[in-house]
Amino acid sequence: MTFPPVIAVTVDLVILTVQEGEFRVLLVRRGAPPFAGDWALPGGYVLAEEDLLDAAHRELSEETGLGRDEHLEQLATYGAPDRDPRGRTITVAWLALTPSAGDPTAGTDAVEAAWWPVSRALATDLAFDHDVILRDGVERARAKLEYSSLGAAFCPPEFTVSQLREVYEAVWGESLDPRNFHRKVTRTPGFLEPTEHTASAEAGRPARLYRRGGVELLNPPMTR
Amino acid sequence: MTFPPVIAVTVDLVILTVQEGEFRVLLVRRGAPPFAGDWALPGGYVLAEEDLLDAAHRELSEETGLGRDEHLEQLATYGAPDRDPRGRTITVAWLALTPSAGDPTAGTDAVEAAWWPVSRALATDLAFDHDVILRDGVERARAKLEYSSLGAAFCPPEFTVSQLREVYEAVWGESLDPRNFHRKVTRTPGFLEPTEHTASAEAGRPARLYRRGGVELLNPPMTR
DNA sequence: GTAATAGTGTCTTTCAGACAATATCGA
DNA sequence: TCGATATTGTCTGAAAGACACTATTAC
Repeated sequence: MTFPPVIAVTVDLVILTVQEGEFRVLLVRRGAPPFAGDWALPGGYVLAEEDLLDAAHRELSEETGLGRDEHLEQLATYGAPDRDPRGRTITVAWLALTPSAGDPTAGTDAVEAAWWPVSRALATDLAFDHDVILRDGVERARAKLEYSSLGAAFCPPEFTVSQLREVYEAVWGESLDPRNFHRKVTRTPGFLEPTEHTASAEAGRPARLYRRGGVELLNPPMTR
Repeated sequence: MTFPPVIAVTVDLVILTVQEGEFRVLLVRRGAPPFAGDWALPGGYVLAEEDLLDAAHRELSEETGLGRDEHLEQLATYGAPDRDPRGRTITVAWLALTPSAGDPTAGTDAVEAAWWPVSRALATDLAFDHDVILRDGVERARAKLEYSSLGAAFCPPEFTVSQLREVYEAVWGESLDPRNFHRKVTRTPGFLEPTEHTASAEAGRPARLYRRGGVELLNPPMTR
């Protein structure tokens, strides 16, 4: 018996997006045991000399081809002794918020990767303890929209107030008053930065385009 | 070279309290290398079959003799490849909030343990990356007082509104209006539960004693 | 009585919720 | 013109900041 005990370390990612007005999460179908054939969060082992954040970024780009400009924050670490049948393994889970992206690419151990509606993923048995990790990640994302300006992380670089509102509605699963929402986000200093451009109107008056402002914390917060 | 890489896992604790109107953190002086003689956060290796939360509870009771009723929550995990000169080690940091307690007991690897004023600890070079962990823990605690009822975790089972206010003032480092504070905490449903008792007056009118109410999240939050 | 702390009430400002009204586009 | 969406404005109620005032104790 060695001391300190030998423990393997992985990173797992809760990658969230809003596509077509729907709140979605990236899942991969496992190609190898354990849990072969089951859906899981993308992730993998941390390398010997690799920082945890670097490992998370590496997995993120392997699974989605996304760069380093997505929002990525540590979620929590999960380490029940029996959570991986291969042996003692703890996983550092990360939360990534990305604008609507294209099709995901299945990574090394995965046979398939797909965007799932969050509500359906939450109701599905995932591999390992990924149900719990997903639930915590979704909860964190919903809470963060309230007291930070992170809703814009789901939007492209330039976006309209309506697009941003649709993000909030998709993540929270409730509809918001367009007028009060508009007032809140445009009159909170530093939340949005107006551009010179306007969106081409599909119908009705064209909307002004905005960029993310510099403010991180909202005070007072948004209200669901 | 093995795969997955062999990584040691520790838990480290940011144990915060308020004593004599001062915001304090528990530090231990290391007795053995690395960083022998330096002050550090209490912590130690996770055992082979031990859950992370159990490891945190074990270290908490080893260092303070405190039971399982203290508030304990996961803070974050730190894993820079070179953070421990003994070899690759990641640490899962935890945040504990406790009512004013007696003298700490030095654990296994420590020669000394003491409550430090947080401001002084933040200005001191600690072992490993414990400066960063402490900063993050203090920041989390300060933020949590705003949108949760956790200030009461620093108080004994029964306490007065003034005691609670002194906790907020010590943690935030600002003075609060006693009358507005009283209104806020007593009129927020579920924050405080009145008891039949009153505190014996040191001077002036005796204050009613309260217990923690059931509410976790404050909405609207406290404001600094 | 006075000093000290506990607790209540009042006025003002800020801001969310509800929703009327106006602006600007395509067809 | 109309239909649709964007944007501004208005009224109301909740709650924070400032602070006068009352309550209850020890001395």
